[in-house]
Amino acid sequence: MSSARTDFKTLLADGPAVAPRRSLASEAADVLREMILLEKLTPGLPVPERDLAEALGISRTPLKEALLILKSEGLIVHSATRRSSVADPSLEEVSENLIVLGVLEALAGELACKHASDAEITQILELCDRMRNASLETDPLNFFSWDMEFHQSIVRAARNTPLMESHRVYNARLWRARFISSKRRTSQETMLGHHDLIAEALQKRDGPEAGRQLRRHLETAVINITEALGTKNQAVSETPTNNHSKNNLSDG
Amino acid sequence: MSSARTDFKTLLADGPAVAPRRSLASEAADVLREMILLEKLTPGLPVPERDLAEALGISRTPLKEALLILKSEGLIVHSATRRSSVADPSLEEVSENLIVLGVLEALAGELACKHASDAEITQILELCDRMRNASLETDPLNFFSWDMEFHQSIVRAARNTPLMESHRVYNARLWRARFISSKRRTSQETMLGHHDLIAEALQKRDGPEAGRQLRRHLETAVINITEALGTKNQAVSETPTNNHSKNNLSDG
DNA sequence: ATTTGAAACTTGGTATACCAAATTCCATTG
DNA sequence: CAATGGAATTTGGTATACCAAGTTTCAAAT
Repeated sequence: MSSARTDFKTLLADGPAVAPRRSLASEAADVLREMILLEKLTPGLPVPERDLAEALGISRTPLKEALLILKSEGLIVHSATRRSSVADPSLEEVSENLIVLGVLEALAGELACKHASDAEITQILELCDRMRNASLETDPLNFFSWDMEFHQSIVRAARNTPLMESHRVYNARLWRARFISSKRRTSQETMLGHHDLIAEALQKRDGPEAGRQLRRHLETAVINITEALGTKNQAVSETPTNNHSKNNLSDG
Repeated sequence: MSSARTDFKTLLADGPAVAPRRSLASEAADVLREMILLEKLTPGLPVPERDLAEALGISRTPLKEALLILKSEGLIVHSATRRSSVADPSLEEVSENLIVLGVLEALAGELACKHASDAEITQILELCDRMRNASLETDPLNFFSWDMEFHQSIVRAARNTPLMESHRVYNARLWRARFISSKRRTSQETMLGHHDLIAEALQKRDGPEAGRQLRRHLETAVINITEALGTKNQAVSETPTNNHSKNNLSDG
């Protein structure tokens, strides 16, 4: 007879057995997040709790929670009087966020060189190839999702949970801006070059170099996005009136 | 007669005139955050919504929101069955967070060299002096709060809102661990040395150097905290039983 | 003595009602 | 006709009730 029981905890250590029950709040947050990223909900749009709750077929309680989640991600903002609306970051806010994302990804690159499995690095290299080969005929959204996957893979390989979480949040905040920028032909060309340098550093497991290249890559993104969105605003910047709409991405 | 009205927006540009109305939720979040940091609510403690709401004299609705805020800050965690409890991070989780905080502060240092006013840098230098002179007779909590102020000043001077927000969150998560570590004599000595190097780089406005020193400073903190908390756990680490309590800070 | 499982209890999720603050509308006023 | 200000409406904050899922208790069974 067995005096000790089977240790199922150890036995099932990998792969969560059953999906955790999801709440209406987190499901609503997912739906809304996607709608915001795809601009079904346009930046600046006011979001009255009652209307949105009714539209989603839920009550205000879980919707409120969903809005709070999205607020912590920076996709929803609250006015001084608590009314919520879809975030509409200024060009300056976007670039502030990109700078932070830059050092997060740089760290991810460094750590990935230490902790990534060979298989993971191979996958990242393959992703690089796929992007280079498919750059012209692929539809922008698809191409962009590969780009996102490229960066996410590196962060995942870094084996640092809070880093992954912060990266997810900053990425969501910047999704629209990066998508807009990624459509430009010139962006794509330089991007592919950067990716190769990053992948090369990963393959050599040269952490500092991977970090440098990733940070440079994101710094280029700041410039790209500024060019893609800031040109027409330069024209008005000569007349500093009491214009309080501060060069938002949604101005176009 | 004046055909144009007074532009009050510009007139009152600095200093928000009236404090924004605060909700029970955010007040509760503040109270709870302080209680957690001061360990009036000990790590791992289950936090049933009803009890806590009653204790605070509010209903579950705003309390729930407060818990959600603290969850997004990493001070409250939710079990698979949604029950909330005070976060009790493992040593590994703390060090993962410290590593991220390291690059955030490094970035802050770099940016501060660019954007800080001379007055701000002077204040930081003064803070350094005060800490060096008062190190022995001052009570630990006071000394620690100066240390926090030192780091926060640098981040504030960086003029990057999302960086400030992320720094605030990581700092709150790591508050306990850093406080525990800051009590050690050896930590204090090396810390003062680092602070001088950082302050010096700021004064020279040598961004890269400030960044390097800040990151090194935080990397030392990882070691310090590991030593301060990990020693006794080394003893048991020889016997890898099915012990699922993974070297938490609260094990002492 | 250990296991089992149903009943009692606890806990978080959700819907709803009500209130105060904010906003909008509109008639009145200068 | 623009400005004013108060009424009507909209909106978010909070309390509460109810339910389903989770947990504990404890007595019966092996």
